[in-house]
Amino acid sequence: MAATQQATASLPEIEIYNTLSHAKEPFKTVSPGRVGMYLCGPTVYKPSHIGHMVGPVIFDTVKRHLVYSGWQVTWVVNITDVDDKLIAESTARGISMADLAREMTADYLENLAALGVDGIDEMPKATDHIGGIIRFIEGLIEKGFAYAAAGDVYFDVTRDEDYGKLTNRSVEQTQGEGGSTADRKRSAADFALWKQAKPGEPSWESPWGPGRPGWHIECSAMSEALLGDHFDIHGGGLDLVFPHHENEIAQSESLHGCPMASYWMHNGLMQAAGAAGKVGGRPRDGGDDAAAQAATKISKSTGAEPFKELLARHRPEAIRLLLLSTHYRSPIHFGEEPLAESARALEAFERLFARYERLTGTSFYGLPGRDRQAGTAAVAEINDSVAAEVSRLRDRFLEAMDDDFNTAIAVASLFDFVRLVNKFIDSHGLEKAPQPEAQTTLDAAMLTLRELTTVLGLFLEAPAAASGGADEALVGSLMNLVIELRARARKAKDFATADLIRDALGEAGILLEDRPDGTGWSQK
RNA sequence: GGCGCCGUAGCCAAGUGGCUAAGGCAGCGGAUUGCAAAUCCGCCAUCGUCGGUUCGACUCCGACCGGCGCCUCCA
Repeated sequence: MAATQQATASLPEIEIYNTLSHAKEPFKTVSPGRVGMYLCGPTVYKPSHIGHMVGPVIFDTVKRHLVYSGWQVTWVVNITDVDDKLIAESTARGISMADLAREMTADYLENLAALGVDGIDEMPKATDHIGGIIRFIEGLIEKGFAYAAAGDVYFDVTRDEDYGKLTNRSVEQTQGEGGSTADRKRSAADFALWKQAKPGEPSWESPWGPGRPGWHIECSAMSEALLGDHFDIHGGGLDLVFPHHENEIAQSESLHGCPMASYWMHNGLMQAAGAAGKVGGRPRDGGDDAAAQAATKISKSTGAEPFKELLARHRPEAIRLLLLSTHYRSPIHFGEEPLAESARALEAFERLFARYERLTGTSFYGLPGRDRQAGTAAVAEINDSVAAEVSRLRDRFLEAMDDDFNTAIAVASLFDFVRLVNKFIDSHGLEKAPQPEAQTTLDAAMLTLRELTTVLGLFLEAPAAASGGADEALVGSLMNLVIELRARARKAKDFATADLIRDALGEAGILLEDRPDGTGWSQK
């Protein structure tokens, strides 16, 4: 008891923007010190594209910050592995739906791993929860919120007084045409909880005959199973707010009689500049050329390329940095140019890491992480004039993260941090001669940078070596020879030769840098 | 038509009723360097338009213009 209180008391105060209230709210968990977090995952019928990665990276960062700050977090991301699109795609490819789902789930997981998303605790599959889904639907029917109709089951939107509260719509405003099953629905806005199987489709037995679950019910049933009736954070892309999350709320709160999630967090969508034509949305006035040039959301309909192909051209670190450079609720402008820019920005960090390793022999990537309390204690121990600056930048970072996970400011403070450390190295002349005291401070600063970059999930692993194998050693010794020859030329003031060597290497993609402690080279 | 979001420097992107309007990329000047590269220092925006509220607004309100999302599968 005392221990729990103490643990809770040390938790920082943070604020989270809640789509439900359209405002930032102080973060209060359902149970002290613990967080249950649910993110709507992919429908695994095609390789994932960049749009599928936004939510996972954002919520991975959310989890990292919460865990770092002292909470115990359980993060669930569901896998939709039964659905019209899966049926269609597996039929087209002549494989089973289960095989298709397995293949695409593996693809998804590999992409997440590349981006450093490693905090997911549970990835429930809809097909593993059919029993729970059926019980959930039965409960809704018993309570009068749902009805069976010709082998289907629908949620009766008119029975739910709150319906539309997430998106501020009335039932009338949500009326579509009701789709192909309009004749079975009481209201056009009713949505399917259970769909009767057509001949040849994968199906499960149920009280209403063979069929499969609707899309919305999966998330209600799986979050209930893994996080309980009332959990803390429910996340997803802004495009899921309606109807998906609205319907989840309708289902779960109608059955349980309590809030489903305390905080509804929605991330902005990827935008591709210059994409032609409008994709989503109903056409407004006539067509117009101006709109055709505007940025549009990246989605499957725009033919977004598989994420794997993107990874072949861009480092995952640059992609993650780009995602975190924009506030999570804003749209992210995405494309080759922003990505290239992000990669260039990344290099400032990596040059500092390389510099640090040259000076101390310590790899930044090998530095130990630490939690928030330990970090605060460690920073207080720094005994140098830069201590105040280190502490200030760290505070700025943490305040930003506490304020609705403002990663853009957090990243900005990290760039300031890099400058601070470089300046420290410069002003102490550490590259000219070692200085034990200054080096202790340098270590402390780098440990702090390690602490903070880990919260963002950045620089988790050293970049893979450009070329592997036996060639590497050979190139290394050749480079040593060339650099030695050039050093002799420079000593002899034969700058023409020295520059010839440097220029030629430059054309070969090798960059030379003359530093106080010698010449270094890197591959461009 | 309904619901919601946005419009900040060449580009990307934070943010605040009054204090220097973050940071990145690009650019310019300087220190450093044999020259470069890297690093450091400095410079580079009055916040879509028009009105209103206020002692004071980029920040609140209104109108307008422009863009985006959702209302159909979508992260």
